[in-house]
This record gives sequence, structure tokens and C-alpha cells, in this order.
Amino acid sequence: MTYETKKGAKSDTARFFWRGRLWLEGPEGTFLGYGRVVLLERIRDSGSISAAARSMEMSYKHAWDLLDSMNRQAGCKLVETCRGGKAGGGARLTPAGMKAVALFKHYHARFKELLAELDNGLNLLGWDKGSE
Amino acid sequence: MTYETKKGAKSDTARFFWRGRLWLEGPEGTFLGYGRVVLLERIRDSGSISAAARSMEMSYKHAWDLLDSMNRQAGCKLVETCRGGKAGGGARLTPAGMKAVALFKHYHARFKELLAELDNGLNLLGWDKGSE
DNA sequence: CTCCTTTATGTTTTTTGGTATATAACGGAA
DNA sequence: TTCCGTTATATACCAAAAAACATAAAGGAG
Repeated sequence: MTYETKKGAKSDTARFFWRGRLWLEGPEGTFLGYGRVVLLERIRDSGSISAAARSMEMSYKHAWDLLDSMNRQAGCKLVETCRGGKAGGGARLTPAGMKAVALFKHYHARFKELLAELDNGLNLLGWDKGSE
Repeated sequence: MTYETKKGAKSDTARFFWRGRLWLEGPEGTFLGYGRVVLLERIRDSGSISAAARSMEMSYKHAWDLLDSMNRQAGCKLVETCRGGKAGGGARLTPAGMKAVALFKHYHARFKELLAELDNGLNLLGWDKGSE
């Protein structure tokens, strides 16, 4: 999953295209969103919160706050950590964390599908290809 | 179209639910989004930019900036205005503006459909109804 | 005991997306 | 000609979000 914060490559014949955001929300606000799930994946792959945050050009504190929010809302830890030792410490996804990533990606894929589908119909309605 | 900035009523048996945003993007950034289209609708219904802005608790300037952005990006005016006169002035949607509203609402309806659909499958995957 | 790197957490600073405020132009009605 | 409410536009201000910075604690290795 690449970490797209801006639009990707697009046909330059079309002036406009659909974009969107999808997230899972709970009583405390956002539970899982795109950036949060990328963070989880990076932690899974690097074994470190700080490395994951660095790779996303995100401050450690911000990453930690997001994880804290996710762990609290999930009711169980999605990421478990340890401090000290040879490598200084580390972090890894719990089974619940893995599940969260899979769940979001599954639903997000359907969302991306819809965006692509909407884009396909768009040029039929004028306003595209300078038809106005 | 109600102007929902926060979640609406939801079944309180489900802990989480899907939310999202959809917008039409162009080279200059957002062209049409939810708030922008509500603004257009309010202008259509009230005949006034300032009345529309007031009804959304939005500053006139912010509303005007949004309209300016939309008019410029569309290549033609979505809203036409006049100053002075008995009522002080006014604004109304052009045919292109009407079309923009209809277009967005059409696509947004499909988006809302998807969100509802995603919510329906959600409780099957654990993490809901306290099953974890 | 001292490094090292990371987790954990608080405080300060900056950025940013808006509101608030001010001012001018407009043009019909009184 | 003076009002009025609106469009149009610039500038000042503010508050929430994010970043930047600071500091402590952990624990294995040397």
C-alpha cells in the first residue's frame, strides 16, 4: 500500500476526477483510516514505531498518539511494544492489529473500485475534455 | 440535502461505522465537494450568497472564496450575482450551476449507497457488538 | 556504570484554515 | 441625495491541529 496523500498519475485529457476518503468511525472519532493503517503496516514491516513514523515523515509523537487512539478504541492492543535492550526497543502488530489492517484494506479496496467506476462515467456528462 | 458535518443517528448496537468524503478534484484542487454543493443549493433556494452563508454558519468571505474557486475552475460561472437595487443585490445559479449540483448529488448518492453497504457487512467480521 | 536506541509523555512553537472586521461599490427606493 | 442590504475584497485575528523540541525510562551490551 503506497502512502498517497496527493493525487497519483492521471490521464491529462480529463480535467476532473473523483477523490475521496474512507474511515471507520467510533464514539471517540476516527478508529481506522488510511494513514493509520499505513502506519500499522510500516510498523509490521519495520518492527519499530519510530522507523515507521520516519518513513512516513510523521513525528514520533503523532504516530504514538494515533496508536494510542487505536489501541484504546479497539479495546485490545493492535500494537505491542517493548523498551530497552540491544535495539533499544521495538514494536509489532498483534493478531488483532493484523486483522485491523486486513479489514480496512478489504473495505478500502471496494471504495477505490467505486472511485474508479465514478471516474469512468464522468466524461459522459460534459464538463470534461473542455466540452463546455 | 441536509448539511451533515457530523454523524447522524446510528444503531447503538454497532460500535463502529464507515464514514467518508467524496469530492471532484481538478488541477487547482477541490472543485466540487459536499459543503460546496450545499452552498450552491442554499444560494439557489435563497437567492443570496450572504443568506446562504449565514444559514450554514459560514462567513461570507469563505462562501465567496468557495464560489470564486468553483467559477474559475468550471471555466464558466456557476453562480451569477448582481449588486445594488431594492434588495441590495442577489445571486442565482446558472444552468451550469444547476448541472453541477445535479451531477454531484448523483455521484454522491452512489457513494452513500456504498457506505451503507459497507456498514451492513461490518458486524460479520468481529470487532462489532463487543465480540472481541 | 555508561552507551545506545527506542518507547513514553509533556511542553512549546508553528502552521493553517478559518472567522471577524473594515471598507468600497452598487443601484433602486424613499 | 440619502438610505439600505448585498456583492466584492483586503487585512487582522484566533483557535485547533500538527510539528518541533525536550526529557525521562527502559534494559541489554560493552
